[in-house]
Amino acid sequence: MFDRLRAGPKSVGELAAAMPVSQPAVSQHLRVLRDAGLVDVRQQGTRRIYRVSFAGLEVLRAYIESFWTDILGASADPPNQGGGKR
Amino acid sequence: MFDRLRAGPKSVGELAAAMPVSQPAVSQHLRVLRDAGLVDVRQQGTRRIYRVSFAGLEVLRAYIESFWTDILGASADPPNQGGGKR
DNA sequence: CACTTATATAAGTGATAACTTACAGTAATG
DNA sequence: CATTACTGTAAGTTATCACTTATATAAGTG
Repeated sequence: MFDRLRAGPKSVGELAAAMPVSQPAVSQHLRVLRDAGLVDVRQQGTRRIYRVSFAGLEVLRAYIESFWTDILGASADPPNQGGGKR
Repeated sequence: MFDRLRAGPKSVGELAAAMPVSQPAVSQHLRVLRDAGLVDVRQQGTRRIYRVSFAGLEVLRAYIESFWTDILGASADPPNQGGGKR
């Protein structure tokens, strides 16, 4: 669902049409994402346009990012780590 | 649970002692994280030391990161976005 | 203001998750 | 090799999720 909004803002109807579930199911899902701060809503006439929230995405990104620093400092014995990227 | 490993590698017993659930519950949770590639295990004597997987974390990070680029290019009408960071 | 369009909410239901206790397996230790 | 320490697996139960249909709400339209 979240991934559907990757291509850009969409209305509930558009999302529901592109998925194998009912419209209420989509609304409920969006409600959770909105409560989590991951999507924003905008009213356009009778429709509601949803899109990924930059702010929410930033929170996620910052969380992941903070792990790198913590982990890098904490585990000082790598026996089986994969590619040491970054 | 995942956050507990932020401070560094821990054994199952250590994790269980620090949480309000049973040891099997912790083992099961770790199993899920391991299947998801988010943690690595290392055997040390009779204990099993778990820690956050760099590789798994990188996958997560890359996913989030790919959103930025997609979203930035897709949504060209920001009416209520928060801090326009990065 | 009746009617349509678009979406949210309510209530109920089957599937799934998350936990429990009991137990099996494996490594250290004497 | 018997015993202890530590962890994973099995089986069962309860809470939670994700969905459905039905209905309420709100905005546009003539």
